[in-house]
Amino acid sequence: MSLNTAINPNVSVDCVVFGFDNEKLNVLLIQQKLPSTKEQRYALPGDLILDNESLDTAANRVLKEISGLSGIFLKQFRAFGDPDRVSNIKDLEFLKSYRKNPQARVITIAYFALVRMENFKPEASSFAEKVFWQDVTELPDLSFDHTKIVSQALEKLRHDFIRDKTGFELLPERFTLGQIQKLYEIILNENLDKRNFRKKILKEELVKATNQKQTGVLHKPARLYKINN
Amino acid sequence: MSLNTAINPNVSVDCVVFGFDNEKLNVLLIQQKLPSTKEQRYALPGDLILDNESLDTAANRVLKEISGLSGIFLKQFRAFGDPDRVSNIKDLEFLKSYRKNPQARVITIAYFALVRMENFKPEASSFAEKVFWQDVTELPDLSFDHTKIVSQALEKLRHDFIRDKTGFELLPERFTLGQIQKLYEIILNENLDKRNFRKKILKEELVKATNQKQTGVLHKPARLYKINN
DNA sequence: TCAAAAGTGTTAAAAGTACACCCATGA
DNA sequence: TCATGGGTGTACTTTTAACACTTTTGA
Repeated sequence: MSLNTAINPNVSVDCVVFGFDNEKLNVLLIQQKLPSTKEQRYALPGDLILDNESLDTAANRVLKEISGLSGIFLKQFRAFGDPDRVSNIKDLEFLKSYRKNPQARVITIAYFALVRMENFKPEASSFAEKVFWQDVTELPDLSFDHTKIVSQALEKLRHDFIRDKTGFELLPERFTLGQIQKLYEIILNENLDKRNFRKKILKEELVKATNQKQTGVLHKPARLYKINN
Repeated sequence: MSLNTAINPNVSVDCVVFGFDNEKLNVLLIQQKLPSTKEQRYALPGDLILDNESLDTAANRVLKEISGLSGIFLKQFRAFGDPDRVSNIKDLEFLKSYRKNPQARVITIAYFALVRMENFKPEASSFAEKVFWQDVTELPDLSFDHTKIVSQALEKLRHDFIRDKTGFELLPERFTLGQIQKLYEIILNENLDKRNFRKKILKEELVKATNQKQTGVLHKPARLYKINN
């Protein structure tokens, strides 16, 4: 096996990083740096893998190089490899600027993650002009097949979220039951019954009441809870 | 985009085809053709993709070329791309016989399927010396990282099987409730309560009673059912 | 008559679902 | 005093789980 860091011209990784801000579900996008035109093109952070790194390593490296974000658990969820996934002429222009072999047919391995937005402040570098959080309900057109990738990532997110009963780590250290409920409602995109939701969450004992309360709110202050370890 | 059929030296597909024979769960393996040695090496059917075909197409083509099997619904489940997934010296020997660039680092996209064994009689060709069904509980050592791929395919199979309540197509046209139960028990690898299982299956109405019965069995003959369309 | 799998119901516990009113706070 | 989200209980339905004996057939 070679130990150099040659670029593998046929395989890339793309990262769908979802961010939650107590209000909306967002996804991390980049605005591509396009030397020759003023038009704005958006995409997921992603790039070719190196020939001596694992896919997981590549995903973390690429995300960091483009957006500055690290320490995020990225989970592989699917390979996308239609021969014509780069069919738009504008995408080809972009590739010509940044790749040795822009015509090469590239298979991409897609990763996704879910984080608390306020903990991760993206900063653009490499071929990203900007990096920003975008409301998933208001996605612009994306380059390549990235719209499809985001939509399949969302499906996967919802599926895993229900199954694993996880997601508390997306909340502040102390949080109200209302905030958890909102988190679930936003990710699952449906309304839940307050009493039933509380019953269930408390029964599972993933969460523990503190004796603190909210302050400064325009309504009855809610009790604060924390993760139960 | 190129329209030729150049081989993509960096991406392959591997197929985990599970076969059910009313008794056991099996997986389709090949014995590799090794010109220089008499040693026997086993592997999943798999090969490099062509540069102008989709991943799904590649999976179906490769399976057919190696084993003769076609008309099987193959579902992508994961990419495997550790840089050292080809670490065994014997695997390298095999690659030297069949690949232009045997040292190339290859990422593989793994597919799985579940079929009724008696409907698919594999016939070896290409670099397969033999193709055969192997009991999943008695797997030999496999080449590359194929043992890992099979074990993750099994997990995925069980997960999807429960969720989708499918699998009746693995039974003969007319079947008994006992046969369905056995199918579930073999795939899920656990014992189920007969009365509860029947109640559930019948409630779902995926299955319809006929007025035929088994004949020639050494016990009370069971009523035959068929798929309810 | 024996062995083997078919066939059959009840009960209890747990989980899910629908639903409406009062409370504490800051403006 | 008002608007806002917090907080609470009950009744009903559905789902799951545990459990044992009789029946029919061919050998």
